[in-house]
Amino acid sequence: MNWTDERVELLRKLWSEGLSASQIAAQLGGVSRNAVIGKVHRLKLSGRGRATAAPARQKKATQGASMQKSVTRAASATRHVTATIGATALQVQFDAEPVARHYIRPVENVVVPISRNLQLVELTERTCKWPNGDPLSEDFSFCGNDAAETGPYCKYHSRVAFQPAAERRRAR
DNA sequence: CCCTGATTCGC
DNA sequence: GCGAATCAGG
Repeated sequence: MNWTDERVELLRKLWSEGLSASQIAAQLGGVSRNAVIGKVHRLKLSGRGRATAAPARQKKATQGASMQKSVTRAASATRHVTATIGATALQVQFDAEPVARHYIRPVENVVVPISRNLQLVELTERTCKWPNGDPLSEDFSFCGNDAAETGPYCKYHSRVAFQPAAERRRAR
């Protein structure tokens, strides 16, 4: 994949909107998040809001010696509107019911965990693929909570999708 | 372990 | 210029 004008333009747009490099890579397609980050730097449009501080690292290269770059990132944040959009920040924790002793309540009465409402391109092998809303609607999304490696859904949606026969009978 | 961005350097 | 490898941090 080469960086056409359109692709660069889209990159600029998405980056300015605060999407993460991996999300942008997913939408562009054909490139890794590293490629996106590399391009962002070459375009000199890094540092937006303040996702991760730049501690100016120096580890590799034992030779070289004359590595200048003493420029301090003088960009004093006039404002940091960026609210971390990363998956980590939005992740929701919820515990499975401690094995109900009496009878399992009907699914309709179970508290539904907050979904991350991810778009199709944002799903990974570990995100819950339970659909939310109308697939034909603009705001259609997927649950997106952690789905472990045991299945396509998070704990909650797994219980909804794979109810034991006995449980379904009771809820009926 | 999942993720984030930053940097280096061989190509 | 490009981006994998690597680093640093959450």
